[in-house]
Amino acid sequence: MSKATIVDVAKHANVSIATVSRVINQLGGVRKNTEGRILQAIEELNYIPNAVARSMVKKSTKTIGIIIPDVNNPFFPAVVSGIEQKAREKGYFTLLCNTNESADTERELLRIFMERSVDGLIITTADERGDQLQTVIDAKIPIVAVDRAIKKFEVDTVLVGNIDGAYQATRHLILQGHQKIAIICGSQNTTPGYERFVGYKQAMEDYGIPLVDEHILEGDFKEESGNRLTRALYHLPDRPTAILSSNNLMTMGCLKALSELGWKLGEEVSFIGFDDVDIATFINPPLTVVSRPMRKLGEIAFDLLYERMTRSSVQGKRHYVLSPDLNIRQSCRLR
Amino acid sequence: MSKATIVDVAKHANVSIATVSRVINQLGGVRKNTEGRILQAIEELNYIPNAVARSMVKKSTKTIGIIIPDVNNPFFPAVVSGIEQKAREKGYFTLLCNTNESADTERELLRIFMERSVDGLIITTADERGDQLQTVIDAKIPIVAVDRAIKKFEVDTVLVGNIDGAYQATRHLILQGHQKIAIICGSQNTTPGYERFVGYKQAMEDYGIPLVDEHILEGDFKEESGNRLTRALYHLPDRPTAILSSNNLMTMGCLKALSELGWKLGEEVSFIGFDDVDIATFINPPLTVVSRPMRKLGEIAFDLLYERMTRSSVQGKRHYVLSPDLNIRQSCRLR
DNA sequence: CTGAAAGCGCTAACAG
DNA sequence: CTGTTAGCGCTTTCAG
Repeated sequence: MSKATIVDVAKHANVSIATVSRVINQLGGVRKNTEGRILQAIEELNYIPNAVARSMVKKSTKTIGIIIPDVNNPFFPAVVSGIEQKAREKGYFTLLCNTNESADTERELLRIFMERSVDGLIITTADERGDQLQTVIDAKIPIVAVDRAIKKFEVDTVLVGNIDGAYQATRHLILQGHQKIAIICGSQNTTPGYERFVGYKQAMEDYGIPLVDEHILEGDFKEESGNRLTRALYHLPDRPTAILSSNNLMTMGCLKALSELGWKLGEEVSFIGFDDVDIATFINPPLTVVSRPMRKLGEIAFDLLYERMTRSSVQGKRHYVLSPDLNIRQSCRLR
Repeated sequence: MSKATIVDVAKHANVSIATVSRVINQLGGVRKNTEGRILQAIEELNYIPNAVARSMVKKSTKTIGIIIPDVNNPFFPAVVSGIEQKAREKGYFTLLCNTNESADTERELLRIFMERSVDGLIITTADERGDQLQTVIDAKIPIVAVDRAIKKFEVDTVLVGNIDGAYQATRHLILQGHQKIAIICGSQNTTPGYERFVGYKQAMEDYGIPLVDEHILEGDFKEESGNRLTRALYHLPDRPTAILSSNNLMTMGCLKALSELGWKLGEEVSFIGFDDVDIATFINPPLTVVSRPMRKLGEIAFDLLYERMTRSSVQGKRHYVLSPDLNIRQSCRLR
C-alpha cells in the first residue's frame, strides 16, 4: 500500500482527476454527490496530496527560508518562534538555518534555498554588505532583514533601537553617580555591535564624561569574550565601577567572571546587560538589562514578508525600529 | 531575468537537456569540450537547478522531518544540532517542528511532513503510544525515535539511561548521608519522567530507605512546576534535606524558588538536577547534575536514519541506550 | 457540473 | 558521447 495518487482516487471514485483536484482544493462547483464519493475514496485510500507536485505547477512552495547567525544565542530562537507562529497560521512552513556567523555558510545556504524555491527569506545576515543576496534579489524573492540591516539592497527591515537602548543604560549608570563606566562591545562590524557602542558614547559625551580607552573593549558576542574581557577590566589599575555588556551571551561570560573573581556584583561593580537572560531575575542581585521585544520582531518580520509574497506590489521598502526597554532591577547601585 | 531552466541552458550551449542533466549531476560521459560550453552557459544564465522538479522525478526530497516537543528546552536544540550537522554533511536538509507537547499538533505536523514527502523522520513524540505514526509507517518512511520510545511500532530508537542516571544521583545523595531525599518528577506518562522516578525508587529501596509520599512530587518538565513544587517541599513539616529534579527546566524553577525562599543551596538542602544547565558551573555552589550526551544522541539518530534511507534493508530495529554522566560539583553536602 | 489535455522542470531509460 | 522521449503528480485552461 504505497502512496495513492490523485489518479488512484479518481479511478476509485469514477471521476476525472480534475474533479478530484477541485474537491481537494475546495474550488467548489462539484455536485454534493460526486464530492461525497471522492471524499470517501480519499479516505479509503488514505490519499495525501503530494505537495512537491503541487509546488511544481503552482510555482510556490509555501515555504520560507530563515537564516540566523547563531542558534546558541537564545535571542534568535525567540525571534524565530515569533516568525513561525505567524507563518504556520498562514499555512507557510519554515526552513531554519544557522550560519555560525560564517559568510560562506550563508552563501551556501542561500543557494540551497534558491534550489528549493523558497517563497520568501527572513535573514539576520553574517555579512551586512549584502552582495551574497544578489541571486535572491534577481529572482525577485522577497527578503526581510531582521536585527541587522543590508547595505547593498533596499529590503524591508526590522531592527531594534540599539543606540537608544545603550544610551538609556549608560545614562542610568551615570545618573547613579558612576563615571568609570566600561563597555564590553560586540563585533564592531555588525550594526548592533557598533550602534550599542554609539549609544554608550553619546551618553558619556552628553554628560561630559571623558571616554577611557581601557574601558572600551571589543568582544565578539560570544560568552568567552565576555568572560575574558571582564577579567581584563578587573586587572586594570583604574578599575571601572560599572560595566555595560553588549549582549546576553557575553553577559553570561561576565557573570561567570565576576563570580570567579569574587568581584561583587551590585556592590563593587554595577552591571547592565543587553538582552534579558533567563537567570536575570534569580541571581543575586537580580540583573538590570536592556530587553528587546524578540517575538514581536519575528512577528513583524513575517507580516512584512507575507505582504510582499501575496500582494504583488507593495510600494517602497519599510523600516521598523522597535524600542527596547530598560528593565531596572538591582545590579546597579548608587555611588 | 526570471529563473533560467535546464531548457534555456541546453539551448544556450547547443546541446540537449539530457546532456545538461549529465553535467549538473556529474554523471560523467560528457566530452570535456561540451561540458565546458554547458558550464559556461550555466554561469551566464545564472542557472540554479530546481530541486522541486528533481524531487518530483527522483521521489526523494533529501529532506528529513524532525519533531520535538519543546523548543524552549535547550536539551532539544542541542540534540537537533547533532542531527543537523550530520544531515548537512550527507546533503540532507531538515524540517524542524515543535509540538509543544500537543499530540494534536504532532498529528498535523506529521501530515504536513507526509505531504512534503520527507525522506525520513526523527521524532521525540508527545504521545508514546504512537498511533499517530500509522500513516508514516504505511508509507514506509523510516523513523527514528529519540529520547522517548514508541510503543505501537518497532522503530529504531536512541535513548539515554534514565533509570541509571537517576539511580546514580540518588545513590550519591544517600552515600552522603541523606535520608530525606525528595524527587520532583517529570510527567509520569512519558518514559523519561517515569524512568527517572524508577531509578530514584530503586536506589532508595536498595539502600533500605523508606519512600515518603510527601517527598515524591509530580511536575510537568516546565519551569513553573519546579518552582511550585520546591515551595511545597519547603513548607513541609518534615522538610527534605536533598532534592532531585527531573529536568533542566524544572531545575531552573527550583533554583529560583530556593533563592526566593532563602533556602540555602548546598548548606540547608543538597540538590542534583537532571541535565546540565548553562548556569550550573557559575552559581554558588556549582550544581551537581546528571548530564546527557545531547549532540551524540542526535548524531546517532541521524546515522540510524541515514542507513534506513539509503540501504534498502537493514534487518531488525536497533535500540541504543546512551549512558548519562553524574557530574559532581558542590551542590551536595555531607550530612 | 465534469472531463481531456497541456504542461511545470527534471531524470532516466533507450537509441543512435 | 549525445539526443529523444516518456513520465513524476498535480493544476489549469478549454470544451462539452
